[in-house]
Amino acid sequence: MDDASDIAPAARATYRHGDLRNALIEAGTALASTGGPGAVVLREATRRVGVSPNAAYRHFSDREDLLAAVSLHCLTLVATEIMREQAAAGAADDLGAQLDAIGRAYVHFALREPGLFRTAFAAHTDPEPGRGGEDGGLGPYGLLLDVLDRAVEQGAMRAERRPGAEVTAWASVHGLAVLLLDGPLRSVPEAAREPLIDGVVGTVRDGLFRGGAAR
Amino acid sequence: MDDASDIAPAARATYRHGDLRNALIEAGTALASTGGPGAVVLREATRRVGVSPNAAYRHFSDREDLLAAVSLHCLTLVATEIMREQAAAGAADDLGAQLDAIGRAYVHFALREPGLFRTAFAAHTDPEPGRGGEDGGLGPYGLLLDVLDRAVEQGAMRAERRPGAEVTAWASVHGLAVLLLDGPLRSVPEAAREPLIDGVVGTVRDGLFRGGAAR
DNA sequence: TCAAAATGTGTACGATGTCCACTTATGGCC
DNA sequence: GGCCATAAGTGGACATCGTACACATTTTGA
Repeated sequence: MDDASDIAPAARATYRHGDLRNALIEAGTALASTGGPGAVVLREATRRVGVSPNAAYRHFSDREDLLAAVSLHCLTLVATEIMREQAAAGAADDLGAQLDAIGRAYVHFALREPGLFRTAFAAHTDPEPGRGGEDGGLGPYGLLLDVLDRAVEQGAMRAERRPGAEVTAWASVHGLAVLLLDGPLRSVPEAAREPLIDGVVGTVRDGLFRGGAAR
Repeated sequence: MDDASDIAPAARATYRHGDLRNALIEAGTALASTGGPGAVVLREATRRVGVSPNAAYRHFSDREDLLAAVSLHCLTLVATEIMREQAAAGAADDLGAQLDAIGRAYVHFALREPGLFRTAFAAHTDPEPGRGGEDGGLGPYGLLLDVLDRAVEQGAMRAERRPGAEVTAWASVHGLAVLLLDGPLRSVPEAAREPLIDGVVGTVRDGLFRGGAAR
């Protein structure tokens, strides 16, 4: 379909923009960053890009459609962040540590970029059926599936626990993030958050890797 | 059908409404039911109640303020539903069953009333510090705290597991609900959902009530 | 009883999403 | 190399929304 080849080289100064679609997604992401999904305003996005409001309709059918694209972009940002922390966690063969890193990175991203995080889950239209992300890479879901599959291969997790495990794992950290952001945990002071994160991540690991390396 | 008619008994037909605030919340809830938080439109709510748009400003400072009130109301609806299923689960002393019932009811509500569920978590302003709900009763959070406290008293759960347990429990089911509604699980067919719910609820119970009924 | 406080109405303004008709640059075809 | 269909962007218009300001009407309590 459309190849999203980064910001095109030819950024014309007149009339033709060259890569309006991506530029609008970028602008929309900036808006989402401060203000969440509700702040992704079509007119403002076009204004920032320096183009007339209606120009957006050549690339998106709808404001909702633009939001969906921004949302998908936000999802890949989450995935990127996770991969970074996952790599930093070292020991690629310690699946427990890997799983922890994913969970922690997920929640940390949500806390650091609440607007982007909310936006990533604000689109009620279907973009992502499998494990793919925006650019064909793995979405956050895919990254998780990967670690769990390896955990079974490697014997860290009993095979009969595997089905649905990714759902449990993701649901837990996602729920924690949402609760901290918009739920009853929203007034928990900064300092008290890290223990909560450890608690959730730890409990889930114990639940999945039953009898595995303790602690 | 609940009515919170403790404000004023006289529902006049002219000029004075008598209970505009609650009427607007009710109308807002109806809007939220079909369309989610974004559909809670101030003008439309006043229109339905049969009052001028500005009348709303005598009771809410803002559209955001109205949304917050609707959101809180939705939260109590969730709590009501949970209590109903919890009671239906029988055996008040089987804490495992109680915990399961809470989790299942939570997700079921989200699936049956997506608009209300989304709205319950759409307000970014602080309404609920403790375990209270709209009318002073327990919110869904309070209900959960209750069961966990009793689980420790009764020995079903080791005391050192208690801190943060409610966070883990709620986060898991909330995350599952969100993932099913707006996340990558949104295209999971109806029939495949119940097993997922069982999986999450079960894993969490095992994680918290460690050493309980084996399996 | 009567003034002050509540509550609701009317008008108005700026911003937004989106429709329609028009303009301009690009790229494929001869 | 020139021509033209078409993609990409512009401009104006409209309904709707949130909300501010000034005014009307009812309730209340001193």
